[in-house]
Amino acid sequence: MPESPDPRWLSDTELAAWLRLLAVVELLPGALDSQLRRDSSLTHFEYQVLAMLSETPGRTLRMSALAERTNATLPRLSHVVTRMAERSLVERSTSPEDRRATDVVLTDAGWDVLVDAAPGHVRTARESAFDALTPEQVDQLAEIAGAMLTRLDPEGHMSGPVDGCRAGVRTMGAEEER
Amino acid sequence: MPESPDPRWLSDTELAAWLRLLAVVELLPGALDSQLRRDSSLTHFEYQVLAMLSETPGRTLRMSALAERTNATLPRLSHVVTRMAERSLVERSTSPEDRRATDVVLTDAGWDVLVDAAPGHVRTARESAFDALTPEQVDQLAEIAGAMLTRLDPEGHMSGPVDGCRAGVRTMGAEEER
DNA sequence: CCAGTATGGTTGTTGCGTCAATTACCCGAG
DNA sequence: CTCGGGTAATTGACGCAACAACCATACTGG
Repeated sequence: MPESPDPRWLSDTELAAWLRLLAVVELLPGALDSQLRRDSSLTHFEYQVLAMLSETPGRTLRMSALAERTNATLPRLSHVVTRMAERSLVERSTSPEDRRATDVVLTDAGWDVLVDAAPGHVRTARESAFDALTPEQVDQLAEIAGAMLTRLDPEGHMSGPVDGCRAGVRTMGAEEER
Repeated sequence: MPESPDPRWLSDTELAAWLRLLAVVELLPGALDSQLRRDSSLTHFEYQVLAMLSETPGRTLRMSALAERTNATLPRLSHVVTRMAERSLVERSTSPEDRRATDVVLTDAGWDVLVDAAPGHVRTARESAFDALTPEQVDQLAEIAGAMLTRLDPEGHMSGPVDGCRAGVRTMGAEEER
Protein backbone atom coordinates (compact mmCIF):
# COMPACT_ATOMS: atom_id res chain seq x y z
CA MET A 1 0.00 0.00 0.00
CA PRO A 2 1.44 3.34 -1.01
CA GLU A 3 1.23 5.58 2.02
CA SER A 4 -1.76 7.88 1.91
CA PRO A 5 -0.23 10.98 0.38
CA ASP A 6 -2.32 13.68 2.00
CA PRO A 7 -4.13 12.70 5.16
CA ARG A 8 -7.40 14.43 5.89
CA TRP A 9 -6.40 17.37 8.01
CA LEU A 10 -8.53 18.48 10.86
CA SER A 11 -11.28 20.98 10.29
CA ASP A 12 -11.15 24.18 12.31
CA THR A 13 -13.72 22.86 14.73
CA GLU A 14 -11.94 19.57 15.11
CA LEU A 15 -8.70 21.37 15.65
CA ALA A 16 -10.15 23.57 18.36
CA ALA A 17 -11.71 20.56 20.05
CA TRP A 18 -8.46 18.63 19.80
CA LEU A 19 -6.27 21.35 21.24
CA ARG A 20 -8.58 21.89 24.16
CA LEU A 21 -8.89 18.18 24.77
CA LEU A 22 -5.11 17.89 24.79
CA ALA A 23 -4.90 20.71 27.28
CA VAL A 24 -7.42 19.04 29.56
CA VAL A 25 -5.67 15.72 29.28
CA GLU A 26 -2.44 17.43 30.15
CA LEU A 27 -3.72 19.44 33.10
CA LEU A 28 -6.28 17.23 34.78
CA PRO A 29 -3.95 14.51 36.07
CA GLY A 30 -1.72 17.12 37.61
CA ALA A 31 -4.65 18.79 39.31
CA LEU A 32 -5.90 15.54 40.78
CA ASP A 33 -2.45 14.46 41.87
CA SER A 34 -1.64 17.76 43.57
CA GLN A 35 -4.80 17.84 45.60
CA LEU A 36 -4.52 14.25 46.75
CA ARG A 37 -0.83 14.57 47.52
CA ARG A 38 -1.35 17.74 49.45
CA ASP A 39 -4.42 16.70 51.43
CA SER A 40 -4.00 12.96 51.78
CA SER A 41 -0.43 12.04 50.84
CA LEU A 42 -1.75 9.86 48.08
CA THR A 43 -1.05 9.61 44.38
CA HIS A 44 -4.10 9.58 42.20
CA PHE A 45 -3.03 6.13 41.17
CA GLU A 46 -2.79 5.01 44.77
CA TYR A 47 -6.23 6.47 45.35
CA GLN A 48 -7.56 4.44 42.47
CA VAL A 49 -6.02 1.31 43.90
CA LEU A 50 -7.68 1.94 47.25
CA ALA A 51 -10.96 2.74 45.54
CA MET A 52 -10.96 -0.43 43.46
CA LEU A 53 -10.23 -2.56 46.47
CA SER A 54 -12.86 -0.82 48.57
CA GLU A 55 -15.59 -1.77 46.15
CA THR A 56 -14.70 -5.41 45.91
CA PRO A 57 -16.43 -7.92 48.12
CA GLY A 58 -13.80 -8.94 50.57
CA ARG A 59 -11.80 -5.83 49.73
CA THR A 60 -9.43 -8.10 47.90
CA LEU A 61 -8.21 -8.31 44.35
CA ARG A 62 -5.61 -10.22 42.41
CA MET A 63 -2.60 -8.25 41.21
CA SER A 64 -3.46 -8.90 37.60
CA ALA A 65 -7.10 -7.93 38.05
CA LEU A 66 -6.10 -4.76 39.83
CA ALA A 67 -3.57 -3.94 37.16
CA GLU A 68 -6.14 -4.34 34.44
CA ARG A 69 -8.73 -2.17 36.13
CA THR A 70 -6.25 0.61 36.84
CA ASN A 71 -4.52 0.44 33.48
CA ALA A 72 -1.20 -0.29 35.11
CA THR A 73 1.50 -2.69 34.07
CA LEU A 74 2.14 -5.49 36.49
CA PRO A 75 5.63 -4.29 37.42
CA ARG A 76 4.33 -0.84 38.16
CA LEU A 77 1.54 -2.15 40.33
CA SER A 78 3.94 -4.44 42.12
CA HIS A 79 6.17 -1.53 43.08
CA VAL A 80 3.26 0.64 44.13
CA VAL A 81 1.78 -2.13 46.22
CA THR A 82 5.13 -2.62 47.90
CA ARG A 83 5.21 1.04 48.93
CA MET A 84 1.59 0.98 50.00
CA ALA A 85 2.18 -2.18 52.01
CA GLU A 86 5.04 -0.44 53.81
CA ARG A 87 2.55 2.23 54.77
CA SER A 88 0.12 -0.50 55.86
CA LEU A 89 -2.57 0.60 53.43
CA VAL A 90 -2.74 -2.85 51.88
CA GLU A 91 -1.42 -6.32 52.49
CA ARG A 92 -0.15 -9.01 50.20
CA SER A 93 -1.24 -12.58 50.58
CA THR A 94 -0.60 -15.46 48.25
CA SER A 95 -3.84 -16.73 46.88
CA PRO A 96 -5.01 -20.06 48.27
CA GLU A 97 -6.49 -21.14 44.94
CA ASP A 98 -3.43 -20.41 42.86
CA ARG A 99 -0.17 -20.24 44.72
CA ARG A 100 1.41 -18.22 41.92
CA ALA A 101 -1.07 -15.44 42.36
CA THR A 102 -1.02 -12.85 45.10
CA ASP A 103 -4.08 -11.13 46.46
CA VAL A 104 -3.99 -7.55 47.57
CA VAL A 105 -6.13 -6.82 50.59
CA LEU A 106 -7.27 -3.41 51.75
CA THR A 107 -6.45 -2.92 55.43
CA ASP A 108 -8.65 -1.05 57.84
CA ALA A 109 -6.09 1.72 57.84
CA GLY A 110 -6.25 1.84 54.07
CA TRP A 111 -10.01 2.05 54.22
CA ASP A 112 -9.81 4.95 56.63
CA VAL A 113 -7.34 6.80 54.44
CA LEU A 114 -9.65 6.39 51.49
CA VAL A 115 -12.63 7.55 53.50
CA ASP A 116 -10.71 10.64 54.54
CA ALA A 117 -9.50 11.34 51.04
CA ALA A 118 -12.75 10.88 49.16
CA PRO A 119 -14.55 14.13 49.99
CA GLY A 120 -11.66 16.31 48.93
CA HIS A 121 -11.27 14.32 45.77
CA VAL A 122 -14.92 14.70 44.91
CA ARG A 123 -14.68 18.41 45.53
CA THR A 124 -11.75 18.60 43.15
CA ALA A 125 -13.70 16.70 40.55
CA ARG A 126 -16.52 19.21 40.88
CA GLU A 127 -14.23 22.20 40.80
CA SER A 128 -12.29 21.10 37.78
CA ALA A 129 -15.18 19.74 35.78
CA PHE A 130 -18.78 19.71 36.80
CA ASP A 131 -19.08 23.18 38.27
CA ALA A 132 -18.27 24.53 34.83
CA LEU A 133 -20.70 22.29 32.97
CA THR A 134 -24.44 22.32 32.45
CA PRO A 135 -26.37 19.10 33.13
CA GLU A 136 -26.76 18.59 29.38
CA GLN A 137 -23.02 18.92 28.98
CA VAL A 138 -22.47 16.28 31.62
CA ASP A 139 -24.63 13.92 29.59
CA GLN A 140 -22.80 14.85 26.44
CA LEU A 141 -19.46 14.32 28.13
CA ALA A 142 -20.49 10.85 29.22
CA GLU A 143 -21.49 10.05 25.64
CA ILE A 144 -18.38 11.51 24.08
CA ALA A 145 -15.97 9.90 26.50
CA GLY A 146 -17.80 6.63 26.09
CA ALA A 147 -17.45 6.83 22.34
CA MET A 148 -13.75 7.56 22.59
CA LEU A 149 -13.29 4.64 24.92
CA THR A 150 -14.57 2.26 22.29
CA ARG A 151 -11.44 3.26 20.38
CA LEU A 152 -8.98 3.68 23.20
CA ASP A 153 -10.07 0.68 25.22
CA PRO A 154 -11.97 -1.72 22.95
CA GLU A 155 -11.73 -4.49 25.50
CA GLY A 156 -13.40 -2.30 28.07
CA HIS A 157 -10.88 -3.06 30.79
CA MET A 158 -11.16 0.39 32.26
CA SER A 159 -14.91 0.69 32.13
CA GLY A 160 -15.08 -2.12 34.61
CA PRO A 161 -18.36 -2.47 36.48
CA VAL A 162 -19.40 1.06 35.62
CA ASP A 163 -22.84 -0.34 35.47
CA GLY A 164 -23.36 -1.34 39.00
CA CYS A 165 -21.82 1.91 39.97
CA ARG A 166 -18.39 1.57 41.38
CA ALA A 167 -16.29 4.61 41.87
CA GLY A 168 -14.18 5.08 44.88
CA VAL A 169 -15.68 8.48 44.94
CA ARG A 170 -18.83 6.59 45.64
CA THR A 171 -17.33 4.49 48.32
CA MET A 172 -18.72 6.62 51.05
CA GLY A 173 -22.16 5.95 52.25
CA ALA A 174 -21.12 2.35 52.29
CA GLU A 175 -21.36 1.06 55.78
CA GLU A 176 -18.45 -0.40 57.61
CA GLU A 177 -19.47 -3.92 56.72
CA ARG A 178 -16.21 -5.71 56.94
CA MET B 1 -14.47 27.09 58.89
CA PRO B 2 -15.75 23.70 60.03
CA GLU B 3 -15.04 21.33 57.21
CA SER B 4 -18.09 20.62 55.11
CA PRO B 5 -19.40 17.46 56.76
CA ASP B 6 -20.96 15.72 53.80
CA PRO B 7 -19.80 16.89 50.40
CA ARG B 8 -22.25 16.72 47.56
CA TRP B 9 -21.62 13.32 46.06
CA LEU B 10 -21.74 12.81 42.36
CA SER B 11 -25.00 11.94 40.69
CA ASP B 12 -25.09 8.75 38.68
CA THR B 13 -24.68 10.65 35.46
CA GLU B 14 -21.82 12.69 36.81
CA LEU B 15 -20.21 9.56 38.10
CA ALA B 16 -20.44 7.84 34.74
CA ALA B 17 -19.07 10.90 32.98
CA TRP B 18 -16.27 11.22 35.49
CA LEU B 19 -15.16 7.61 35.28
CA ARG B 20 -15.11 7.69 31.52
CA LEU B 21 -13.30 10.99 31.47
CA LEU B 22 -10.70 9.57 33.81
CA ALA B 23 -10.25 6.59 31.55
CA VAL B 24 -9.78 8.80 28.52
CA VAL B 25 -7.34 11.00 30.36
CA GLU B 26 -5.46 7.92 31.38
CA LEU B 27 -5.37 6.24 28.00
CA LEU B 28 -5.07 9.04 25.48
CA PRO B 29 -1.55 10.20 26.35
CA GLY B 30 -0.30 6.66 26.12
CA ALA B 31 -1.91 6.18 22.74
CA LEU B 32 -0.38 9.36 21.36
CA ASP B 33 3.00 8.60 22.84
CA SER B 34 3.12 5.06 21.51
CA GLN B 35 2.26 6.02 17.98
CA LEU B 36 4.76 8.87 17.83
CA ARG B 37 7.49 6.85 19.47
CA ARG B 38 6.93 3.93 17.15
CA ASP B 39 6.62 5.87 13.91
CA SER B 40 8.75 8.93 14.51
CA SER B 41 10.90 8.34 17.58
CA LEU B 42 9.30 11.29 19.24
CA THR B 43 7.59 11.83 22.55
CA HIS B 44 4.27 13.58 22.34
CA PHE B 45 5.85 16.35 24.34
CA GLU B 46 8.72 16.61 21.89
CA TYR B 47 6.20 16.72 19.09
CA GLN B 48 4.47 19.59 20.78
CA VAL B 49 7.75 21.44 21.13
CA LEU B 50 8.46 21.01 17.44
CA ALA B 51 4.92 22.05 16.59
CA MET B 52 5.04 25.20 18.67
CA LEU B 53 8.33 26.23 17.17
CA SER B 54 7.17 25.49 13.65
CA GLU B 55 4.31 27.93 13.96
CA THR B 56 6.35 30.80 15.27
CA PRO B 57 7.72 33.40 12.89
CA GLY B 58 11.43 32.72 12.84
CA ARG B 59 10.78 29.25 14.23
CA THR B 60 12.21 30.53 17.46
CA LEU B 61 10.87 30.78 20.98
CA ARG B 62 12.21 31.66 24.39
CA MET B 63 12.54 28.82 26.86
CA SER B 64 10.04 30.41 29.19
CA ALA B 65 7.53 31.09 26.42
CA LEU B 66 7.87 27.54 25.17
CA ALA B 67 7.48 26.18 28.66
CA GLU B 68 4.31 28.16 29.22
CA ARG B 69 2.71 27.08 25.94
CA THR B 70 3.50 23.42 26.51
CA ASN B 71 2.61 23.42 30.19
CA ALA B 72 6.08 22.29 31.13
CA THR B 73 8.28 23.40 33.97
CA LEU B 74 11.45 25.14 32.97
CA PRO B 75 13.74 22.39 34.21
CA ARG B 76 11.81 19.80 32.31
CA LEU B 77 11.93 21.79 29.12
CA SER B 78 15.62 22.41 29.60
CA HIS B 79 16.33 18.69 29.84
CA VAL B 80 14.16 17.91 26.86
CA VAL B 81 15.75 20.63 24.78
CA THR B 82 19.17 19.29 25.68
CA ARG B 83 18.21 15.86 24.38
CA MET B 84 16.58 17.30 21.30
CA ALA B 85 19.61 19.46 20.62
CA GLU B 86 21.81 16.36 20.76
CA ARG B 87 19.61 14.95 18.03
CA SER B 88 19.92 18.23 16.13
CA LEU B 89 16.20 18.86 16.14
CA VAL B 90 16.65 22.25 17.74
CA GLU B 91 19.45 24.63 18.64
CA ARG B 92 20.02 26.82 21.61
CA SER B 93 21.14 30.41 21.22
CA THR B 94 21.36 33.03 23.90
CA SER B 95 19.00 35.85 23.12
CA PRO B 96 20.64 39.05 21.92
CA GLU B 97 18.11 41.24 23.73
CA ASP B 98 18.44 39.62 27.10
CA ARG B 99 21.56 37.61 27.66
CA ARG B 100 19.91 35.66 30.46
CA ALA B 101 17.35 34.24 28.08
CA THR B 102 17.97 31.49 25.58
CA ASP B 103 16.09 31.11 22.35
CA VAL B 104 15.26 27.69 21.02
CA VAL B 105 15.43 27.46 17.24
CA LEU B 106 13.90 24.75 15.11
CA THR B 107 16.47 23.32 12.74
CA ASP B 108 15.73 22.20 9.21
CA ALA B 109 16.16 18.63 10.38
CA GLY B 110 13.66 19.26 13.14
CA TRP B 111 11.21 20.71 10.65
CA ASP B 112 11.55 17.65 8.47
CA VAL B 113 10.98 15.32 11.38
CA LEU B 114 7.83 17.21 12.27
CA VAL B 115 6.62 17.14 8.69
CA ASP B 116 7.13 13.40 8.59
CA ALA B 117 5.43 12.87 11.91
CA ALA B 118 2.37 15.04 11.43
CA PRO B 119 0.27 12.82 9.15
CA GLY B 120 0.53 9.83 11.41
CA HIS B 121 -0.28 11.94 14.40
CA VAL B 122 -3.37 13.36 12.76
CA ARG B 123 -4.47 9.89 11.82
CA THR B 124 -4.10 8.82 15.43
CA ALA B 125 -6.13 11.80 16.55
CA ARG B 126 -8.89 10.79 14.16
CA GLU B 127 -8.77 7.17 15.14
CA SER B 128 -8.87 7.78 18.84
CA ALA B 129 -11.39 10.57 18.85
CA PHE B 130 -13.10 12.03 15.82
CA ASP B 131 -13.92 8.87 13.96
CA ALA B 132 -16.11 7.87 16.89
CA LEU B 133 -17.84 11.24 17.21
CA THR B 134 -20.59 12.95 15.31
CA PRO B 135 -20.02 16.53 14.14
CA GLU B 136 -22.32 17.77 16.87
CA GLN B 137 -20.29 15.89 19.43
CA VAL B 138 -17.14 17.54 18.15
CA ASP B 139 -18.74 20.91 18.78
CA GLN B 140 -19.90 19.79 22.19
CA LEU B 141 -16.45 18.51 23.02
CA ALA B 142 -14.91 21.85 22.12
CA GLU B 143 -17.39 23.57 24.40
CA ILE B 144 -16.97 21.18 27.27
CA ALA B 145 -13.19 21.13 27.15
CA GLY B 146 -13.20 24.89 26.86
CA ALA B 147 -15.36 25.17 29.96
CA MET B 148 -13.11 22.84 31.91
CA LEU B 149 -10.09 24.83 30.88
CA THR B 150 -11.49 27.93 32.53
CA ARG B 151 -11.06 25.96 35.74
CA LEU B 152 -7.91 24.05 35.01
CA ASP B 153 -6.05 26.86 33.29
CA PRO B 154 -7.62 30.17 34.27
CA GLU B 155 -4.69 32.11 32.87
CA GLY B 156 -5.22 30.51 29.50
CA HIS B 157 -1.57 29.65 28.99
CA MET B 158 -2.36 26.50 27.12
CA SER B 159 -5.02 27.94 24.84
CA GLY B 160 -2.32 30.05 23.30
CA PRO B 161 -3.12 31.41 19.86
CA VAL B 162 -5.92 28.93 19.36
CA ASP B 163 -7.64 31.67 17.57
CA GLY B 164 -5.31 32.21 14.71
CA CYS B 165 -5.17 28.52 14.37
CA ARG B 166 -1.91 27.03 15.44
CA ALA B 167 -1.63 23.34 15.85
CA GLY B 168 1.40 21.50 14.77
CA VAL B 169 -1.06 19.15 13.24
CA ARG B 170 -1.86 22.10 11.11
CA THR B 171 1.73 22.83 10.26
CA MET B 172 1.50 21.03 6.98
CA GLY B 173 0.28 22.96 4.06
CA ALA B 174 2.61 25.65 5.20
CA GLU B 175 5.16 26.26 2.52
CA GLU B 176 8.83 25.87 3.15
CA GLU B 177 9.23 29.58 3.70
CA ARG B 178 12.33 29.67 5.80
C1' DC C 1 4.65 -38.94 36.47
C1' DC C 2 7.75 -36.27 34.07
C1' DA C 3 9.25 -32.91 30.62
C1' DG C 4 7.98 -28.75 28.45
C1' DT C 5 5.36 -24.72 28.21
C1' DA C 6 2.45 -21.14 29.83
C1' DT C 7 1.00 -18.06 33.45
C1' DG C 8 1.45 -14.83 37.62
C1' DG C 9 4.65 -11.75 39.98
C1' DT C 10 8.88 -9.80 41.44
C1' DT C 11 13.41 -7.76 40.77
C1' DG C 12 17.06 -4.81 38.39
C1' DT C 13 18.15 -1.16 34.89
C1' DT C 14 17.26 2.84 32.18
C1' DG C 15 14.88 7.19 31.11
C1' DC C 16 12.16 10.99 32.08
C1' DG C 17 10.10 14.58 35.44
C1' DT C 18 10.38 17.20 39.67
C1' DC C 19 12.48 19.71 43.30
C1' DA C 20 16.20 22.42 45.31
C1' DA C 21 20.25 24.75 44.67
C1' DT C 22 23.21 27.48 41.53
C1' DT C 23 24.85 30.57 37.87
C1' DA C 24 24.35 34.47 34.92
C1' DC C 25 22.28 38.50 33.95
C1' DC C 26 19.17 42.64 34.24
C1' DC C 27 17.64 46.73 36.58
C1' DG C 28 16.58 50.13 40.02
C1' DA C 29 18.03 52.68 44.46
C1' DG C 30 21.37 54.86 46.80
C1' DC D 1 28.92 53.10 39.76
C1' DT D 2 27.77 49.51 42.50
C1' DC D 3 25.06 46.90 45.31
C1' DG D 4 21.06 44.30 46.01
C1' DG D 5 16.96 41.95 44.62
C1' DG D 6 14.61 39.77 40.98
C1' DT D 7 14.42 37.02 36.71
C1' DA D 8 16.00 33.24 33.06
C1' DA D 9 17.84 29.19 32.72
C1' DT D 10 20.88 25.18 33.89
C1' DT D 11 22.51 21.51 36.80
C1' DG D 12 22.35 17.49 40.01
C1' DA D 13 19.94 14.35 43.02
C1' DC D 14 16.06 11.71 43.80
C1' DG D 15 11.49 9.25 42.64
C1' DC D 16 8.51 6.89 39.84
C1' DA D 17 7.25 4.16 35.46
C1' DA D 18 8.49 1.22 31.53
C1' DC D 19 11.05 -2.59 29.81
C1' DA D 20 13.38 -6.79 30.25
C1' DA D 21 15.12 -10.58 32.57
C1' DC D 22 14.04 -13.63 36.01
C1' DC D 23 11.81 -17.08 39.59
C1' DA D 24 7.93 -19.83 41.00
C1' DT D 25 3.89 -22.25 40.31
C1' DA D 26 0.41 -24.37 37.38
C1' DC D 27 -1.17 -26.99 33.40
C1' DT D 28 -0.57 -30.31 29.34
C1' DG D 29 0.77 -34.26 26.49
C1' DG D 30 3.39 -38.38 26.19
